[in-house]
Amino acid sequence: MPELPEVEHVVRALRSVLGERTIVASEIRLPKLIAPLSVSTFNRKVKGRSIRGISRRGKFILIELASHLALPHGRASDTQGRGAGSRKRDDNLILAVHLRMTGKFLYLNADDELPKHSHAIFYLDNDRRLVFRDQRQFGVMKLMSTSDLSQTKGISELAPEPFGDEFNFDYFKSVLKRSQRSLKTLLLDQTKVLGLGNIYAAEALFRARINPFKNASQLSTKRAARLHQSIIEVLHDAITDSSTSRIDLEQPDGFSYGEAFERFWQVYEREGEPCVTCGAKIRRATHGGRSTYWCPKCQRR
DNA sequence: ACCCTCACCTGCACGC
DNA sequence: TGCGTGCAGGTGAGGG
Repeated sequence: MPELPEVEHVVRALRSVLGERTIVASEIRLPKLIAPLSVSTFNRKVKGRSIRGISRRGKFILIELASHLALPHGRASDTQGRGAGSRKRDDNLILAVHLRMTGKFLYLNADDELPKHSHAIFYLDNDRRLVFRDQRQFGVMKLMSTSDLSQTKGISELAPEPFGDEFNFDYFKSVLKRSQRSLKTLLLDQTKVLGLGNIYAAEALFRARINPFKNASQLSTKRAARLHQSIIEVLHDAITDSSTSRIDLEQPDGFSYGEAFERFWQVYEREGEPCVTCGAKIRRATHGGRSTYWCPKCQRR
Protein backbone atom coordinates (compact mmCIF):
# COMPACT_ATOMS: atom_id res chain seq x y z
CA MET A 1 0.00 0.00 0.00
CA PRO A 2 2.24 2.78 1.09
CA GLU A 3 4.50 4.84 -1.08
CA LEU A 4 6.74 7.58 0.24
CA PRO A 5 3.98 10.07 1.17
CA GLU A 6 2.10 7.52 3.21
CA VAL A 7 5.28 6.34 4.91
CA GLU A 8 6.07 9.94 5.78
CA HIS A 9 2.72 10.25 7.50
CA VAL A 10 3.16 7.00 9.36
CA VAL A 11 6.49 8.35 10.61
CA ARG A 12 4.82 11.53 11.83
CA ALA A 13 2.03 9.60 13.50
CA LEU A 14 4.52 7.30 15.23
CA ARG A 15 6.56 10.27 16.37
CA SER A 16 3.52 11.86 17.95
CA VAL A 17 2.82 8.87 20.17
CA LEU A 18 6.19 7.24 20.72
CA GLY A 19 8.17 10.30 21.78
CA GLU A 20 10.07 9.22 24.87
CA ARG A 21 8.56 5.79 25.33
CA THR A 22 10.50 2.73 26.37
CA ILE A 23 9.90 -0.77 25.03
CA VAL A 24 9.27 -2.94 28.06
CA ALA A 25 9.02 -6.15 26.06
CA SER A 26 8.26 -7.43 22.58
CA GLU A 27 6.51 -10.40 21.09
CA ILE A 28 7.12 -11.73 17.58
CA ARG A 29 4.45 -14.02 16.18
CA LEU A 30 5.86 -14.29 12.68
CA PRO A 31 9.56 -15.12 12.91
CA LYS A 32 10.35 -14.42 9.26
CA LEU A 33 9.39 -10.79 9.89
CA ILE A 34 12.65 -10.25 11.78
CA ALA A 35 14.87 -12.84 10.07
CA PRO A 36 17.72 -13.52 10.08
CA LEU A 37 17.63 -12.72 13.80
CA SER A 38 15.98 -15.29 16.00
CA VAL A 39 12.92 -14.27 17.97
CA SER A 40 14.75 -14.63 21.26
CA THR A 41 17.70 -12.55 20.10
CA PHE A 42 15.42 -9.86 18.77
CA ASN A 43 13.40 -9.70 21.98
CA ARG A 44 16.51 -9.58 24.11
CA LYS A 45 18.09 -6.79 22.09
CA VAL A 46 14.99 -4.64 22.07
CA LYS A 47 13.93 -5.09 25.66
CA GLY A 48 14.32 -2.07 27.90
CA ARG A 49 15.38 0.34 25.16
CA SER A 50 13.88 3.77 24.87
CA ILE A 51 12.79 5.20 21.55
CA ARG A 52 15.12 7.99 20.68
CA GLY A 53 13.83 9.10 17.30
CA ILE A 54 11.80 8.12 14.28
CA SER A 55 12.74 8.98 10.74
CA ARG A 56 12.51 7.70 7.22
CA ARG A 57 14.81 6.65 4.39
CA GLY A 58 12.84 6.10 1.21
CA LYS A 59 9.98 3.86 2.22
CA PHE A 60 11.82 2.50 5.25
CA ILE A 61 10.69 3.66 8.67
CA LEU A 62 13.70 4.03 10.98
CA ILE A 63 13.07 3.70 14.69
CA GLU A 64 16.14 4.56 16.73
CA LEU A 65 16.49 2.72 20.01
CA ALA A 66 18.79 4.13 22.66
CA SER A 67 21.66 2.16 24.07
CA HIS A 68 20.90 0.31 27.28
CA LEU A 69 23.61 2.25 29.02
CA ALA A 70 21.53 5.36 28.68
CA LEU A 71 19.06 3.88 31.13
CA PRO A 72 19.05 4.65 34.86
CA HIS A 73 22.00 3.01 36.63
CA GLY A 74 20.19 0.01 38.08
CA ARG A 75 19.54 -1.64 34.76
CA ALA A 76 22.62 -0.30 33.10
CA SER A 77 24.92 -2.17 35.45
CA ASP A 78 22.93 -5.34 34.87
CA THR A 79 23.61 -4.99 31.17
CA GLN A 80 27.28 -4.41 31.76
CA GLY A 81 27.59 -7.42 33.98
CA ARG A 82 26.36 -10.02 31.56
CA GLY A 83 26.31 -8.47 28.21
CA ALA A 84 29.69 -6.93 27.68
CA GLY A 85 30.46 -9.38 24.93
CA SER A 86 27.07 -9.71 23.30
CA ARG A 87 26.14 -6.06 23.16
CA LYS A 88 28.06 -3.11 21.90
CA ARG A 89 28.34 -0.67 24.73
CA ASP A 90 27.90 2.56 22.87
CA ASP A 91 25.70 1.68 19.94
CA ASN A 92 22.15 2.70 19.52
CA LEU A 93 20.06 0.33 17.46
CA ILE A 94 17.96 1.06 14.42
CA LEU A 95 14.82 -0.86 13.75
CA ALA A 96 14.22 -0.41 10.03
CA VAL A 97 10.68 -1.32 9.04
CA HIS A 98 9.36 -1.69 5.54
CA LEU A 99 5.59 -1.89 5.24
CA ARG A 100 5.66 -3.31 1.71
CA MET A 101 2.08 -3.79 0.54
CA THR A 102 -0.06 -4.17 3.63
CA GLY A 103 2.07 -3.44 6.68
CA LYS A 104 0.53 -1.13 9.28
CA PHE A 105 1.31 0.12 12.74
CA LEU A 106 -1.36 0.28 15.41
CA TYR A 107 -1.21 1.99 18.75
CA LEU A 108 -3.46 0.03 21.07
CA ASN A 109 -4.56 0.09 24.68
CA ALA A 110 -3.66 -2.83 26.89
CA ASP A 111 -7.17 -4.25 26.68
CA ASP A 112 -7.84 -3.64 22.98
CA GLU A 113 -8.29 -6.82 21.02
CA LEU A 114 -5.42 -7.72 18.72
CA PRO A 115 -6.64 -7.73 15.14
CA LYS A 116 -5.89 -10.58 12.78
CA HIS A 117 -2.40 -10.59 11.25
CA SER A 118 -0.75 -8.90 14.22
CA HIS A 119 2.81 -10.16 13.81
CA ALA A 120 4.79 -8.04 16.23
CA ILE A 121 3.76 -6.46 19.52
CA PHE A 122 5.84 -3.92 21.43
CA TYR A 123 4.78 -3.41 25.02
CA LEU A 124 5.43 0.18 26.06
CA ASP A 125 6.07 1.73 29.44
CA ASN A 126 2.73 3.55 29.39
CA ASP A 127 0.84 0.29 29.32
CA ARG A 128 -0.01 0.65 25.66
CA ARG A 129 1.13 -1.47 22.75
CA LEU A 130 2.61 -0.73 19.38
CA VAL A 131 1.46 -3.47 17.01
CA PHE A 132 2.72 -4.33 13.57
CA ARG A 133 -0.01 -5.81 11.44
CA ASP A 134 0.48 -7.17 7.94
CA GLN A 135 -2.05 -9.21 6.08
CA ARG A 136 0.19 -10.32 3.24
CA GLN A 137 3.27 -10.87 5.37
CA PHE A 138 5.57 -9.05 2.94
CA GLY A 139 6.69 -6.49 5.48
CA VAL A 140 10.15 -6.72 7.03
CA MET A 141 11.92 -5.49 10.13
CA LYS A 142 15.69 -5.25 10.24
CA LEU A 143 17.36 -4.61 13.55
CA MET A 144 20.90 -3.28 13.32
CA SER A 145 23.35 -1.06 15.06
CA THR A 146 23.19 2.55 13.96
CA SER A 147 26.61 2.39 12.41
CA ASP A 148 25.57 -0.48 10.14
CA LEU A 149 22.63 1.31 8.60
CA SER A 150 24.52 2.73 5.65
CA GLN A 151 25.94 -0.68 4.74
CA THR A 152 22.74 -2.63 5.07
CA LYS A 153 21.61 -4.31 1.89
CA GLY A 154 18.36 -2.88 0.64
CA ILE A 155 19.12 0.48 2.20
CA SER A 156 22.62 1.31 1.04
CA GLU A 157 21.57 1.02 -2.61
CA LEU A 158 18.69 3.45 -2.33
CA ALA A 159 18.65 6.49 -4.59
CA PRO A 160 18.91 9.96 -3.03
CA GLU A 161 15.91 11.34 -1.19
CA PRO A 162 13.60 13.06 -3.66
CA PHE A 163 13.46 16.26 -1.61
CA GLY A 164 17.21 16.51 -1.11
CA ASP A 165 19.83 18.40 -3.11
CA GLU A 166 21.31 15.21 -4.46
CA PHE A 167 18.20 14.44 -6.44
CA ASN A 168 18.93 17.24 -8.85
CA PHE A 169 18.36 17.38 -12.56
CA ASP A 170 21.90 16.30 -13.43
CA TYR A 171 21.47 13.18 -11.35
CA PHE A 172 18.10 12.43 -12.90
CA LYS A 173 19.39 12.99 -16.43
CA SER A 174 22.28 10.60 -15.90
CA VAL A 175 19.90 7.95 -14.59
CA LEU A 176 17.69 8.33 -17.64
CA LYS A 177 20.57 8.26 -20.07
CA ARG A 178 21.90 4.96 -18.74
CA SER A 179 18.61 3.08 -18.76
CA GLN A 180 17.05 1.15 -21.60
CA ARG A 181 13.90 0.45 -19.62
CA SER A 182 10.55 2.10 -19.96
CA LEU A 183 10.06 5.22 -17.86
CA LYS A 184 7.33 3.57 -15.82
CA THR A 185 9.59 0.68 -14.87
CA LEU A 186 12.51 2.97 -14.15
CA LEU A 187 10.47 5.20 -11.85
CA LEU A 188 9.61 2.16 -9.72
CA ASP A 189 13.27 1.26 -9.22
CA GLN A 190 14.14 2.55 -5.75
CA THR A 191 17.84 2.46 -6.52
CA LYS A 192 17.32 5.04 -9.29
CA VAL A 193 14.38 7.18 -8.20
CA LEU A 194 13.26 7.01 -4.61
CA GLY A 195 9.78 7.10 -3.20
CA LEU A 196 7.43 6.43 -6.06
CA GLY A 197 5.28 3.32 -6.24
CA ASN A 198 2.79 2.23 -8.82
CA ILE A 199 0.36 5.05 -8.08
CA TYR A 200 2.65 8.02 -7.93
CA ALA A 201 4.77 6.80 -10.84
CA ALA A 202 1.64 6.90 -12.99
CA GLU A 203 0.63 10.25 -11.54
CA ALA A 204 4.06 11.82 -12.09
CA LEU A 205 4.11 10.72 -15.73
CA PHE A 206 0.63 12.11 -16.23
CA ARG A 207 1.58 15.47 -14.75
CA ALA A 208 4.61 15.62 -16.99
CA ARG A 209 2.47 14.59 -19.99
CA ILE A 210 4.86 11.77 -20.87
CA ASN A 211 4.02 8.30 -22.10
CA PRO A 212 4.86 5.58 -19.53
CA PHE A 213 6.17 3.18 -22.16
CA LYS A 214 8.78 5.54 -23.54
CA ASN A 215 12.37 4.38 -23.38
CA ALA A 216 14.15 6.26 -20.61
CA SER A 217 17.34 7.02 -22.51
CA GLN A 218 15.41 8.58 -25.37
CA LEU A 219 13.64 11.23 -23.35
CA SER A 220 14.40 14.77 -24.48
CA THR A 221 16.04 17.11 -22.02
CA LYS A 222 12.98 19.29 -21.96
CA ARG A 223 10.70 16.40 -21.09
CA ALA A 224 13.19 15.03 -18.61
CA ALA A 225 13.09 18.34 -16.80
CA ARG A 226 9.31 18.20 -16.69
CA LEU A 227 9.33 14.68 -15.34
CA HIS A 228 11.94 15.50 -12.71
CA GLN A 229 9.80 18.38 -11.52
CA SER A 230 6.63 16.28 -11.58
CA ILE A 231 8.17 13.56 -9.45
CA ILE A 232 9.08 16.01 -6.73
CA GLU A 233 5.76 17.78 -6.95
CA VAL A 234 3.56 14.74 -6.91
CA LEU A 235 5.29 13.39 -3.81
CA HIS A 236 5.17 16.76 -2.13
CA ASP A 237 1.52 17.33 -2.99
CA ALA A 238 0.54 13.87 -1.81
CA ILE A 239 2.21 14.54 1.55
CA THR A 240 0.42 17.86 1.83
CA ASP A 241 -2.93 16.54 0.67
CA SER A 242 -5.21 16.29 3.68
CA SER A 243 -6.54 12.91 2.68
CA THR A 244 -3.13 11.25 2.62
CA SER A 245 -2.39 12.53 6.07
CA ARG A 246 -5.43 10.88 7.50
CA ILE A 247 -3.47 8.12 9.15
CA ASP A 248 -4.83 7.01 12.46
CA LEU A 249 -2.77 4.54 14.45
CA GLU A 250 -5.73 3.80 16.66
CA GLN A 251 -7.86 2.42 13.85
CA PRO A 252 -7.53 -1.30 13.15
CA ASP A 253 -6.61 -0.48 9.58
CA GLY A 254 -4.14 2.14 10.58
CA PHE A 255 -4.93 4.28 7.60
CA SER A 256 -8.33 5.43 6.59
CA TYR A 257 -7.94 6.05 2.92
CA GLY A 258 -11.33 7.20 1.80
CA GLU A 259 -12.77 8.90 -1.20
CA ALA A 260 -10.89 12.04 -0.35
CA PHE A 261 -7.61 10.24 -0.84
CA GLU A 262 -8.57 8.73 -4.12
CA ARG A 263 -9.61 12.11 -5.39
CA PHE A 264 -5.93 12.95 -5.45
CA TRP A 265 -5.38 10.41 -8.21
CA GLN A 266 -5.84 11.72 -11.72
CA VAL A 267 -5.15 8.57 -13.69
CA TYR A 268 -4.59 5.74 -11.24
CA GLU A 269 -7.59 3.40 -11.10
CA ARG A 270 -9.47 5.66 -13.48
CA GLU A 271 -9.62 3.45 -16.53
CA GLY A 272 -12.36 4.60 -18.88
CA GLU A 273 -12.95 7.85 -17.02
CA PRO A 274 -12.39 11.17 -18.77
CA CYS A 275 -8.96 12.75 -18.45
CA VAL A 276 -9.15 15.82 -16.20
CA THR A 277 -7.21 17.79 -18.77
CA CYS A 278 -8.60 16.80 -22.17
CA GLY A 279 -11.53 14.49 -21.54
CA ALA A 280 -10.08 11.51 -23.40
CA LYS A 281 -10.68 8.13 -21.80
CA ILE A 282 -7.95 7.03 -19.41
CA ARG A 283 -6.38 3.77 -20.47
CA ARG A 284 -4.94 0.92 -18.48
CA ALA A 285 -2.45 -1.74 -19.51
CA THR A 286 -0.42 -4.36 -17.75
CA HIS A 287 3.24 -3.60 -17.97
CA GLY A 288 5.92 -5.62 -16.27
CA GLY A 289 3.19 -7.40 -14.35
CA ARG A 290 1.66 -4.20 -12.99
CA SER A 291 -1.17 -2.00 -14.05
CA THR A 292 -0.29 1.32 -15.52
CA TYR A 293 -2.71 4.10 -16.35
CA TRP A 294 -2.31 6.99 -18.74
CA CYS A 295 -4.16 9.44 -20.95
CA PRO A 296 -3.66 8.43 -24.59
CA LYS A 297 -4.00 12.02 -25.75
CA CYS A 298 -2.00 13.98 -23.17
CA GLN A 299 0.68 11.30 -22.91
CA ARG A 300 1.35 10.37 -26.52
CA ARG A 301 4.40 8.34 -27.39
C1' DA B 1 25.81 -3.53 -14.69
C1' DC B 2 21.43 -4.06 -16.45
C1' DC B 3 16.97 -6.08 -17.13
C1' DC B 4 13.37 -9.59 -16.85
C1' DT B 5 10.47 -13.05 -14.52
C1' DC B 6 9.00 -15.18 -10.66
C1' DA B 7 8.19 -15.67 -5.79
C1' DC B 8 6.57 -14.18 -1.41
C1' DC B 9 1.16 -14.08 1.06
C1' DT B 10 -3.91 -13.22 2.04
C1' DG B 11 -8.19 -11.55 0.66
C1' DC B 12 -11.42 -9.69 -2.39
C1' DA B 13 -14.15 -9.01 -6.63
C1' DC B 14 -15.51 -11.19 -10.47
C1' DG B 15 -17.69 -14.71 -13.73
C1' DC B 16 -19.59 -19.20 -14.21
C1' DT C 1 -23.53 -20.97 -2.52
C1' DG C 2 -19.27 -22.38 -4.13
C1' DC C 3 -15.31 -22.52 -6.83
C1' DG C 4 -11.78 -20.96 -9.96
C1' DT C 5 -9.32 -16.91 -11.67
C1' DG C 6 -7.05 -12.68 -11.58
C1' DC C 7 -5.68 -8.87 -9.19
C1' DA C 8 -3.71 -5.79 -5.25
C1' DG C 9 -0.24 0.45 -3.88
C1' DG C 10 6.60 -3.66 -3.01
C1' DT C 11 10.70 -5.75 -3.29
C1' DG C 12 14.42 -9.54 -3.73
C1' DA C 13 16.51 -13.66 -5.67
C1' DG C 14 18.06 -15.74 -9.57
C1' DG C 15 18.53 -16.08 -14.23
C1' DG C 16 20.07 -14.35 -18.95
